[in-house]
Amino acid sequence: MKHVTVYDIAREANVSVATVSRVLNNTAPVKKETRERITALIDKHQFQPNALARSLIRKETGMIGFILPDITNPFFPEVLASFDRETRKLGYTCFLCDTVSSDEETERQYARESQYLGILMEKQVDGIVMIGGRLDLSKPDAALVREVEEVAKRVPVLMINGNLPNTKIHRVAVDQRLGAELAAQHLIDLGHRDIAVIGGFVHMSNTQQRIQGFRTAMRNNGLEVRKEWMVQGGFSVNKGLEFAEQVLNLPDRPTAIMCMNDLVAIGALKAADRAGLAVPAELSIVGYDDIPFASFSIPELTTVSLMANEIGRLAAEMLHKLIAGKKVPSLHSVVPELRVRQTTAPLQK
Amino acid sequence: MKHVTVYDIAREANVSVATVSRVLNNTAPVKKETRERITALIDKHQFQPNALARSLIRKETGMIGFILPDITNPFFPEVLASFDRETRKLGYTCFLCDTVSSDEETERQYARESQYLGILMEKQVDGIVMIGGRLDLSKPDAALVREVEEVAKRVPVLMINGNLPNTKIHRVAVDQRLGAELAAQHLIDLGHRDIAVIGGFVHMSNTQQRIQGFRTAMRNNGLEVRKEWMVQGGFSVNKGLEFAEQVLNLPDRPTAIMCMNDLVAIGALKAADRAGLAVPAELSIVGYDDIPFASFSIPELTTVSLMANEIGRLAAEMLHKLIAGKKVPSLHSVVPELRVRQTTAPLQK
DNA sequence: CACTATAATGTAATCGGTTTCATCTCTTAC
DNA sequence: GTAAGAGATGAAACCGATTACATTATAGTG
Repeated sequence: MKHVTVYDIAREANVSVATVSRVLNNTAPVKKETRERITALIDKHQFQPNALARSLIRKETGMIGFILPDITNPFFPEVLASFDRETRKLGYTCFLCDTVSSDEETERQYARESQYLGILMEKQVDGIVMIGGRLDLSKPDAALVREVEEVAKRVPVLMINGNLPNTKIHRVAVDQRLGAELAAQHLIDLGHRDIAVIGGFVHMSNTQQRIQGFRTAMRNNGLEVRKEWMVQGGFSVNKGLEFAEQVLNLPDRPTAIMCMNDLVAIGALKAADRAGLAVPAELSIVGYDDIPFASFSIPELTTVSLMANEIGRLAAEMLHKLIAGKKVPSLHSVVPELRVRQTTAPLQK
Repeated sequence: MKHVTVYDIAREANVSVATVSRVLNNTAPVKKETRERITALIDKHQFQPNALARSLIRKETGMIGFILPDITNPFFPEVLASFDRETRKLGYTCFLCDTVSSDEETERQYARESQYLGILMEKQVDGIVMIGGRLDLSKPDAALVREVEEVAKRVPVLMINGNLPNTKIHRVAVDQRLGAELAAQHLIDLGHRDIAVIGGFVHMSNTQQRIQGFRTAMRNNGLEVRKEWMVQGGFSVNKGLEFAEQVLNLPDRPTAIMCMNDLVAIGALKAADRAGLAVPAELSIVGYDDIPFASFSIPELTTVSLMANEIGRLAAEMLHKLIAGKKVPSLHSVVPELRVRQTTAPLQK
């Protein structure tokens, strides 16, 4: 029951290990007869070369580390899937590095990201992708950034969507500002002037950027941003429900709500339902992210796509180039798309 | 910029590599002074031992392969996350092995599972978890089963939820039959007698088992199963919509619909909406799976939990025991729970 | 003080492959 | 007939750790 090795094969085939290795990798001509003898033995013993030993000398492992904050958030599987699909064509396998677990305090998150970087380095991965988490804050963790830069010197690192202004780390990112601007402009085009913005965390860069985009659109149209209609502090359905109820209970209520993500938008849908407001007839709602569920809700959610597939695909493409030692631009920007569905409608006078 | 090794550290510290290894692993006493000299150098060079080399000789890699059919299906991230959470406490890292991509034909799926088994063996993972896919069919792929059994001889393998009657492979699985029975009984208790069952694939074991559970409940209550109300053939929202419309358009329409998963149930909700039927007042709907979104829909979906967290946790526990060489029961059955929410109500006469 | 147990360290084998270099045989060309 | 080039193979070094075994220094004991 012992594991069979090249030596076992070599001995039984009456050749040297070098020859076995040659048929394994097609790296040099081997006499047809010898090759057949060897492959027969390989089949017979179901021999599989030990990837550890191979990687040790080849200095490439075919492994890529994918660090993400929470696999349970439907956005991440989406980009991971598309990344993995591309990446596996070239023979890579991904390590999943999930940095938060819902049941743990956030303060351990940094340690987790840092810890994973260490593990991935030890395991000699060929490349690392990082998305979200501590690097997505409006003030990204300086120590972590420094660490990532240090890691990037030794192995190709690709950031997705992070907020890293003064750094040489390669990135692919959607233009969040533009996405929010598109959403806001859409509402404005429908005649809305009283627009609330709910959800998100002001200390997170994505929220900040989206709010900036919103403000830009408002300014471009000469509209005023009312601060009692800006309610931030969470990304969940329940928070969305809470925030939406808050703005809908104001004496002066908005006619449209722009949500910082789809979960919040779903919460807002709930709030509208509870308040007896018809969507989109009496209240327009737009989400952000275009999670798979966005097109399943009733009514179907108008939202801004995070371009998960495109991001994953591009990330794979860039990382492979980096691994191959090719030059790549340090930032690849992806243009978001507005998905107009059923939760937005022209303002009714 | 060359990678530093134990030899570099040893040379610079004027000791042998053995001593360096000792401080690295705390495997034998080292003079305090020497230890400090070495750790200082380790810090200085940010030395990290090469896990490949270590694993090669230790014969353990701290890597676990997790084979699943589609990370985009929200159930899988859920169990993966809880599995990973447990497993990482013990120093393991998971390979993600996603066997299908939406854009590829199903016939390549078996090759993918088989291919991943090969890759994982080569990479010398300490254990493998398999969930769904080709092993979840009512007639599981015999060749694959044989292959899995072969693999299981060399490395601990744990199945989640598969359908493997005559095999010694260790499994943790929810009792699907019981879950469906709970759901059906719930509807019956509410006074429903005319119950449709939509969604699923009859060639998949989970669908088969759930339908069995449904029949059991009906039989126990002396109710009749009407075959025009049994519509199978898909697991998606759109299919659910289609199937629900089909049964709702029958001259003799059911008062409750039991769906083979939550996506189908969401489709059914849509169908009810289009047909102008109030849920749950005029139509009760129950789903299956309890995906995260189930509690976000409006109204919130009554459904059967797949116990993703519990499954993941248990799988981790069992696999660790297997890796440690301990005896474990070959099947650990998990009892499903009915989550009663807002889409079911007493039958209105 | 001699003797033994333990601490501290070094030497070299080992894990299982790949790869360089050397050797030998066999064509093919001139 | 011999030199050159390609084909086929083997011996041994190597990747970077761990560890069995050997050796020396130190401490403790009677």
